[in-house]
Amino acid sequence: MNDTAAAVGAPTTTPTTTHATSKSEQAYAAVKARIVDGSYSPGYRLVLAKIAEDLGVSVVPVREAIRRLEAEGLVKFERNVGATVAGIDPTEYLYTMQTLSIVEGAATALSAPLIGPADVARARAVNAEMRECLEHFDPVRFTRLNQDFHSILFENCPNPHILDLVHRGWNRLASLRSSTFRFVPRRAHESVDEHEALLRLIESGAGADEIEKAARLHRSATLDAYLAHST
Amino acid sequence: MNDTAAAVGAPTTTPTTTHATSKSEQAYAAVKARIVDGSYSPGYRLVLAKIAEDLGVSVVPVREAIRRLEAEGLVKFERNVGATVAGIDPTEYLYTMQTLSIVEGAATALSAPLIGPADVARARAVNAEMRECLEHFDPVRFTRLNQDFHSILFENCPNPHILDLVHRGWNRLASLRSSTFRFVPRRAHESVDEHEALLRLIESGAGADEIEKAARLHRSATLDAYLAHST
DNA sequence: GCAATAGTCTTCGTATACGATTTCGTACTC
DNA sequence: GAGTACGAAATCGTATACGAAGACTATTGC
Repeated sequence: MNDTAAAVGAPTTTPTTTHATSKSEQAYAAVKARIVDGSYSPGYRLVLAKIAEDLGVSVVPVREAIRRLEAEGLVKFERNVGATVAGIDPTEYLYTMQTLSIVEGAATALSAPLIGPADVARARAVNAEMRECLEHFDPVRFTRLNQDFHSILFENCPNPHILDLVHRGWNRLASLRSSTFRFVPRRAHESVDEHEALLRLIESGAGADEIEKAARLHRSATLDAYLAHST
Repeated sequence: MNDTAAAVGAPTTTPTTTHATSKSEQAYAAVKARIVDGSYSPGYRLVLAKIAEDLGVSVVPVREAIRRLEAEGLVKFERNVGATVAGIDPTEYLYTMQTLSIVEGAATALSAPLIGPADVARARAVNAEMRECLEHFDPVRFTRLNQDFHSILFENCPNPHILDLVHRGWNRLASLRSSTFRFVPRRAHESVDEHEALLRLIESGAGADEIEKAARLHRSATLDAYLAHST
C-alpha cells in the first residue's frame, strides 16, 4: 500500500516522461527525496559542488533542481551564500498547517463524491491499523498511516491544482511530520475518532460544505493541540 | 495607486534583496513581466538563446528563470523540446478559478479583522470607479480595478503562504484577465454590487466563515457566468 | 504523385572554466 | 585582552563550448 505515499511524494511539476530522465530531473528527485525522508534536516547546508559530486553530475543540473525546490518552498536560497533546507520555525509550522487545512479541506470535499465504497473500505482499514498502533504507540508509523489515510480521501480530487497544493503542503511538513504526534500523543486518539466520523460523513453523501468544514477542523485541531502543547 | 498591482505582481518566491539583482533574477523578472503583461501570449515559444541575447546574458541564468516559472505554472516545459508560455484552455481556466476562489476566500477572511476603515474607504473608492466604468464599458480598465479592489481586501492576510497562493493564482490568470469581463459584461454589474456587500460584511465585523463564503461565492459566480457563456 | 528515409539545422542538456563574493581565520594594533 | 583589518579558502554566478535529441526538408524510390 505504498501507492498513496508515492502519490504524496509525486513530483509537483513535471513527472518525467517515462524513460528519459534528465540529470536535472535526477538531481531534483534525489535532493527532494533526501529532504523529505529527513537525510537532509532543516538548516542543512546544500553545497552545490558536493551534491553534484555525490550524484556524479556537474553543478548546472543541480542548480536547476535547487531552483525548483526553492519555488516549492522546500529550500531557502540566499544569493552568493547558498541553499539550506527550509527549516520550520513554529511560526512557519503554523502557517503551513493553516494553509494545508484550507486546501486539504477543499480537496477532500471535492474528492468526496468520487469516493466509492472500496475507497472507504481501504481508508477504514488504514484507520483500524492506526487504532491498533495506539497501544504501543509508534509516532512514526502512526504518522505514516495518517498520511495514507488522508491520501485516500483527497487523491480523487478532480482539480489538479488543488491536489498539487495539498501535496506541496504535505511535503513541507515532511521533515517534522514524524514528530508532530510524538509531541501530542493525546491528539492521536481524537484523530482516529475524527477519521471515522469523516468517513461516515462521506458515506452518507453529506454536502460538500459539511465535509470541507469537518476536514478542515480535523487538521486545525491537530494544530491547536500542538500550539497548546508548546506554550 | 499602483501599489496594489505591484503587490499582485510581486515575486512569489525570493524578493531580491534590494540592490543586488543577479542576472538570474533579472531574467526571471523580465520573462515573468512579459508573460503577465501579455507580450508573450500563451503558447509562445520561449527560446532560451533568444531570450538570453535579448537580455544580454548567457543561457544559464535564463534556464534557471524558466525553471522557476515552470514551478509556478506560468511556463510549460518539455524535455529536449523547449518551453512555452502556459496556455489556459477552458479546463485549465476552470481549475485555476476554482482554486483561486478557495484560497482567495480564505485570504480575505483571514485578512478581514485587520482591515481598517481607511482600507474600506479605499476599496469603496475603487469600487465607485468600477461603477462609473460600467457606463462606457472598458473591460481592460474594469478588470484592472477589480484586481485593485481585491488586493486591498486580501493583502493584509497574515498568513504569507496563503497570500502567495493568491498571487500565483492571479498571475496564472493574468494573460486572459482582461478578457473575462469582455465575455460576460453582465457579470460586471453584479460584481460591483457584490463588492459593496462584501465591504459591508467586513465593516460589520462578520464572522470569518461568512466572509469566506461570500468571497468564494463572488468568484465562483464569475466562473459560472463564464461557463454559462461558453456553452 | 506520394511516402519513406537520410541529412541538416535548430535548440536543448551538461560539462568545464573563470571571475566575483562571502566567510572564516589569523595576525596585528590599541 | 579585545577589536579590527587583511588575506586565504570556500562557494557561488555566469560565460563559453560541445555533444545530443528533436524537427524540418529535400531527395530518392516506388
